[in-house]
Amino acid sequence: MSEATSSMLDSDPTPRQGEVLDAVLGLMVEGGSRLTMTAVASRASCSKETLYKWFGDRDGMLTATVRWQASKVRAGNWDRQHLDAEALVESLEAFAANWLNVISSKTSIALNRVAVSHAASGKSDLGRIVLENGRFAIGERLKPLLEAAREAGLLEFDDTEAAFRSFFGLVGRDIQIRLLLGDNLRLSPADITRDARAATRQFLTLFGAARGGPRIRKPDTNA
Amino acid sequence: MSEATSSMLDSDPTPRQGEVLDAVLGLMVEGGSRLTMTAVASRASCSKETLYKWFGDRDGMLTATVRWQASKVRAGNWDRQHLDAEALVESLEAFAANWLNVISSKTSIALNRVAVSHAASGKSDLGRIVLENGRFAIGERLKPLLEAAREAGLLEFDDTEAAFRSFFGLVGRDIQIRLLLGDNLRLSPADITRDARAATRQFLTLFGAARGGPRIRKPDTNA
DNA sequence: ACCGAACCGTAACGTACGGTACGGCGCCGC
DNA sequence: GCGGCGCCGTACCGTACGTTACGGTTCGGT
Repeated sequence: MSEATSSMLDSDPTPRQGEVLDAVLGLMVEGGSRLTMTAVASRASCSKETLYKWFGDRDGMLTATVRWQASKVRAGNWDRQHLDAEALVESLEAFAANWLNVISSKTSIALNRVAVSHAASGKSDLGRIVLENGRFAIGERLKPLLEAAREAGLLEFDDTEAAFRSFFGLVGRDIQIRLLLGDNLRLSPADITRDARAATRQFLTLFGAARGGPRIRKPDTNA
Repeated sequence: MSEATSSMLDSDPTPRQGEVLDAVLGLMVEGGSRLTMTAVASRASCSKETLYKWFGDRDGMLTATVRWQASKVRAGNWDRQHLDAEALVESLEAFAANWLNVISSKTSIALNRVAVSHAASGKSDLGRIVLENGRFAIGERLKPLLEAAREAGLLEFDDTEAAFRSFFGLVGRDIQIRLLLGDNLRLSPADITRDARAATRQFLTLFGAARGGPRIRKPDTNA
């Protein structure tokens, strides 16, 4: 019994523990230096003793928080059935828009800042987890789409990883680093839609199959 | 007299002060939680009293350190005389390689980590300075080249800022965020040369005017 | 030689915060 | 009812660190 709820190194958090981790996320987003154990206990209406019993120490709590947020963001893959040029464009735009929404969210910014600070302090545990659930997770989800599109003759590339990294760069550009450094860049939903389309169009210009493929997106009705 | 050396809010640091700031940089690069005033004083063989006299407080010292590093990195602009296709490629590759060298350097990683942490703590002073001397500085240095190339008929774009941001994304991709989060990505000089060439080639595919004739007109990359 | 300014080394202070201990309270099984 | 248990609230402890204070030393100016 007691071992089941203690440590939380592998099991999923209970609903009550989820509430506590949401409190941690809330404090992270509010920023400042308020991310103390006392503040977390106060916000979550629990005792510090409980925090230490559940998460071991402060690092364990932060790790659990990162995993908790990651478990909430898992987005679905793409449809996988019939892949034509239009479906490819739609899927790429959806990936791009989803990624832009993630990296521009206050939660992601706060979490990445904490992880970067943690990486600066030697032990890079949080950084690795954030990377695995962010950059690498979207890579593993997008690569099957890219390779399926190559099989279908819609894309041309040799190295899937390199193609994905180009897509990543075309989508993210300078956005994430600017947000992490405190630039008050505002991304409206319209901006995200437009940027996702532009990045997809550029990616297809670079990697679209030469003939018959989705070389260039038709100039749709501009929003 | 005392005002001349105190505060350091606008004047350049003296050689001795530069030594102290180099000590701060050294401690930053070594990472960990060793960036304390005591550690700085010990490393720089100066007294904490002097640190406070010169820099006011810890934040002032960090700010001076960021400015100090920025003043050392100022790279030269491009040649400005005759600009043909070959010179454009060379200049773009040089910009890309220089930028990759900067963001993959231990000093830049450490400095950006400190600035990100600082931005998380409300006051975003360090983040703004880092952005102004990194992302925005290279933008202001690259844009004249892009516009000169457009004037020379070598590039085609409507929005200089948008074109630059695409270049930025093609060059940086996921490198900076991975390094900040502690991924042990190693960039050899050969990697940097290859990546700079690839990014330049991709950028020219997207924005280059066709050799000898107008390229397929692509729709605006931005509204 | 003398003075004062600047600076070094170190001790001391106050506070913030991670981590622990303890009393009280509601809840579940018997 | 009742004993144990999990949890809340809070007081407490130890330490790390930013900041200040102070005695001793070097050095340039007169």
